[in-house]
Amino acid sequence: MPELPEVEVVRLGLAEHVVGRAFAAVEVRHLRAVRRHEAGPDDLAAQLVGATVLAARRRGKYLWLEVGRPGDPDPRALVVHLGMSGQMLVEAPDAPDEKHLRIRVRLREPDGADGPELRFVDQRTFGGWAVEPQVEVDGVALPWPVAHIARDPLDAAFDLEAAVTALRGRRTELKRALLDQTLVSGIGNIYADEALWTARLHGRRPTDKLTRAQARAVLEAAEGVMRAALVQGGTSFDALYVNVNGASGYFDRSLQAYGQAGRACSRCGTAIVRETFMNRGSACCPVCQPAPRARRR
DNA sequence: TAATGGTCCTGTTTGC
DNA sequence: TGCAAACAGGACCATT
Repeated sequence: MPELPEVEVVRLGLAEHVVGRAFAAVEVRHLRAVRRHEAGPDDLAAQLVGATVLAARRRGKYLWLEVGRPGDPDPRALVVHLGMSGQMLVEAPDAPDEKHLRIRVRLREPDGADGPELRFVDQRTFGGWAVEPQVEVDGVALPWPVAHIARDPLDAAFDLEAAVTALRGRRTELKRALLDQTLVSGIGNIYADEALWTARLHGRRPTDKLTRAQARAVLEAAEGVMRAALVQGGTSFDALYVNVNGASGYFDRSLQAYGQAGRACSRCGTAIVRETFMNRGSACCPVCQPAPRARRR
């Protein structure tokens, strides 16, 4: 599943292979892929064709391409969310269509020559594209659908102490808060479990009972595990294929909790247990991460 | 207002 | 062996 590190790898690939090129044609092959673009697929295509990709940006798990004319003071944003299975591929036009190809873009080179294709492939169709205006939030231009998303831990302007305060100000369970993109963005189910394991905290701990040190520890752990994943994921994409599949080698080698149910905790040897939480799987060490005694609700 | 639980999707895995 | 049910989960939305 693409979480922040995977999305950043995609952004890097798009910055290298798509920025500077223009949209020559857009073909929407699955309506659900543009469901968040309220004006519909024809409008989406009309807004993109002829525009140049000026930049590739990201906040949390949201990715967007700034599109407009070069020097445009107020470019629009092509907002891309990969959902659970989305991929952004840059390929030769004669490459065979993927089974789950949802949107095809023919790119044009700055000199007018035909360029490669940009393809949005998405098996489960949780992802999608939308063209949106940008608004200013905290002095930064953000596409409208991203305006409510908090800064992520890899953002240069991320304020850890403010995030600690905000986390402790919630009255909910810790894992739910970590997954709340309006509090801290970029953390999904996998990295939440990893961060909780690293900080030795159980996901059901009430946020308002955490010490500042505990809240800081889990947020720093989230940052650390995502940086480590980015280092590994960032090394694995090749020139023309902007892979994006989340399933980087990181998952196999370095996970301590997620997907490790039944295996020994690398700290204490106790078997990792799997629980259901928020209709999702959660994995933790029952010894290193004791569950809170009483649960209100 | 904030918290919470259900829902959308489809390929894969599990279980009878 | 074959089929059905369970599972995966980020974001959104209605409800409390």
